[in-house]
Amino acid sequence: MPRKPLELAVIDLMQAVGLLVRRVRAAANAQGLSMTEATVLARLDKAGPATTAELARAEAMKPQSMGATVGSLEELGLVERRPHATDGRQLNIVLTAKGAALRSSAQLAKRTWLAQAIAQLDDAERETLFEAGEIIMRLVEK
Amino acid sequence: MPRKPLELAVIDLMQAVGLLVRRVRAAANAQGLSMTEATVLARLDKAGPATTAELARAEAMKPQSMGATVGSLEELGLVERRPHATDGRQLNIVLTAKGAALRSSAQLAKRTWLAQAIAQLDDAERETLFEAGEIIMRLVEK
DNA sequence: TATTGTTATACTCTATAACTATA
DNA sequence: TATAGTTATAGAGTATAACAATA
Repeated sequence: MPRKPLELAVIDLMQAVGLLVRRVRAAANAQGLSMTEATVLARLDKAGPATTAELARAEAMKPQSMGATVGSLEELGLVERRPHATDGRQLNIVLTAKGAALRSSAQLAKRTWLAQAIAQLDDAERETLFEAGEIIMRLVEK
Repeated sequence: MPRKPLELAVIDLMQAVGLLVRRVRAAANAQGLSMTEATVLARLDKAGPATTAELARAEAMKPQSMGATVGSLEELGLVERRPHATDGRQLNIVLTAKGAALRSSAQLAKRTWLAQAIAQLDDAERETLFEAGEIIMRLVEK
């Protein structure tokens, strides 16, 4: 049972998400990685090389937009493009040694404000956030 | 106790937030209000007229940026600028009749994808999302 | 001098459209 | 013809800088 009317709670959540995104973006401009950049980097580490098109599908973005993200990761020296073994159209995006070095949470935390902030929460708060993330994942698929 | 390593859970949350924001933005471009627009509108309804500077402080944005948001709400006919009674520098942003008509959750839900989506969740899921929103609010204040 | 607001400019993120190369 | 990728252009959202008016 919500503590306040539904519409007000929804607005508060929107405000929180807006503040969060602006905060992460400000931190990324100053020193680190944007949310999309961090997500793509972690995905490459977890699941191995992928094409721009595959990454775009995973993030529900257009391939052209993902191309820009991959381009900025490439400028940072974190990924590189490699020709596909058999399909001449494809370019595999792979982590460089520098990109792979960011795989540990300690390294990633330095690079993203959100990871840093979440590390300071207690277990129950973290768990609530992660559950919310799972709910959002189901929500956006509809 | 998290079900997966902390760094992976953080990345999953980042991905969820990214997908959510892109989804809300796409829906807003097609028909409705952006997250910031909806938040500002609700705030004006809840707390009454405010200046651009006050709204900017509440959303942790620059006054110039909030000016753009207010401008688009004005173009939609949802708010208007009124001279302040005593301070000639200030312009109060007030809801128009059309803007005030959006105050009910039913009206707002039609205007924002997120409100519409959340209305379809069960109570426990909604509560988790709203708790996560409160945690995020505390997080961004640090 | 500080505050409110505006205008001009630019950057990030993402989209649409048009194109080339390969399958 | 379908798919992978690139380039060009545009839009939303936000920032910085410079300015005008008022306090």
